[in-house]
Formats: sequence, structure tokens, C-alpha cells
Amino acid sequence: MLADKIANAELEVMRILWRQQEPVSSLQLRKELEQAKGWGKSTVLTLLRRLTDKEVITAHKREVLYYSANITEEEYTTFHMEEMVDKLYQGSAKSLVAALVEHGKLSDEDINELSQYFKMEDPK
Amino acid sequence: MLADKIANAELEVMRILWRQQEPVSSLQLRKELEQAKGWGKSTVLTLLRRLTDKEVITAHKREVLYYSANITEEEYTTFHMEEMVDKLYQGSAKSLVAALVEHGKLSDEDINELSQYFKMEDPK
DNA sequence: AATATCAGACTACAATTGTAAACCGAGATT
DNA sequence: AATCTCGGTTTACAATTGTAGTCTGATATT
Repeated sequence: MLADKIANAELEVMRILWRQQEPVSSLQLRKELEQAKGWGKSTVLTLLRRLTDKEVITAHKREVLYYSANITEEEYTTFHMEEMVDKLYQGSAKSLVAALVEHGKLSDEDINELSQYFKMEDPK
Repeated sequence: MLADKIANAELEVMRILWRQQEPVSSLQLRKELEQAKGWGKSTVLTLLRRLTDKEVITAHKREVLYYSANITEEEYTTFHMEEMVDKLYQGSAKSLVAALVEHGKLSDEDINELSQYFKMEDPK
């Protein structure tokens, strides 16, 4: 519902939550993000608050706060993919794929695998 | 060079410039954008100034100012596509295409056409 | 010449974002 | 009891963005 607008920095937080199935404690989030991104404690907590405000995540109180995502990574990803297809390729996913091929972003193997994949799809 | 960060509103301006081959006058840009987006004169001129500052477009003085893009739409599109593949699919264009298929964003026809297209690619 | 018009420059201002310092209250330590 | 620690909250602050009002100088009009 609320893939509203997740800022880039906020997305880093989401990534960690998505990689976990269970709620993640503020402590762990801080540890990972201070490590990975060099962010200070306040920075991480601010991002968590903003995400909570946006209702993208929910906080559960225990000894410390635990956070869990309200949207799955796939929901978010899909949402943005569509946005980009609309924005950059006027809604034509085909154009996007064609452009990927043009620019050599798909290797021969990729194309082979995808061809196979295509055949299996749409069993209609 | 400078696909730096084109804001969404600025992108609307770029679209018009890209659809034209020749430089476009401020007057025409204003007319089209006031029409299409309901923006006021100052808004359009501000966007033009910001794009000029970012060196994404160049202004040429005549009777009025004429603007032309410094990057092509394709350059911009490619840039952002890559960004998204990295950001959402850890650099795997294949995953992106697979997701498009999963989500039914590619019709049977699309897939057929693309299969053909694939075969013709990579003549290596 | 006096004045109206209008393109373009300058200024504005709230919302969002990246990044964090300051502070506060409860539990741990002396 | 006094103090230290440390999660969590509040406040901060510059940059970017969306959106535009105001000012200025040149050209057009009377």
C-alpha cells in the first residue's frame, strides 16, 4: 500500500529488514549500518523514525525496539520497476528489454536462459 | 557526462527538448509546459535555469533564449536503467527481465518478438 | 518622451533528504 | 544516593525540489 517514497538512505535500512524474516532490533540495525555505511547512531534512528512515520515499517517494543517491514521487497521492486517502465519507456516493458539487449546488458547465456524461461511462461 | 540528477519536473522540460532536434525557444517551452503541466512562466524559467546550471542543457541567445540538450534521451535512459538494475536487481538485468515476465508485463507477442530479436543479437 | 509589456534574473518558501548533535529518562555501576 | 551509559526523541541544518512572486531592463506603443 505504502511504497510511497522511500528515500535512498532509507532503502538501505529496508534492505536489512528484507534480508531478515523476523523483526530486527534497533541494535542490530545500528550495528550493521554503522558498519556498512559508516552512519552514526542518530542517523540510523532518524531513518527508522522516518520509515515508521511513513508507515513503511512498524516498531514493536521489547527490551529495545524491534522493526519489521510492512511491504515486501518484491512489492517495492515491482512498484518501482513499473514506475521506471512508465517513466523511461512509456509503459513498454518490451522496449526496456530491447534496450537492455542493445546495450549488451544481457549476455548470451542470459538470453538463452530467458528464451527457455519464456517458453515455459503463459501456459494459457 | 552529466546525467547528474535530473529532477522529475526538469525531466518534463527535457522531454520537449528531446522530441525536437533543433534548439527550442523559451517561448515555445513555456507555451507547451504551461499547457501540458499548468506551470506558470516563472516555474518554467526556473527549471530552465536549473538545468542550465547543471549543464544538462545549453542556452543560446537570439531574440529570446533557445535551449538545446547536452545529453540525448538515450544516454539518460540508459544511465537510469543501469542505475535501477543495480539498485533493485543487484546488477542482474536477467533478474529484471524475469521479474517482468513473472508480473505479466510482457505479453505473448512481446515475448515472441523478443525471442526473435534475441536470435539476431550477438552475432559474435 | 512617457509608458506599457514582457523575457529573463533574482528571491522565496515549504517539503524532503542526508546527516547528525543535543537532550532525556531508565537501568547499571560505584 | 550519585553518577554513568545508552536507547530513543527532539531539534538542526544544508541541499534539492516543486512551485512561483517580484524586480529589472529592453523593446513596443501612444
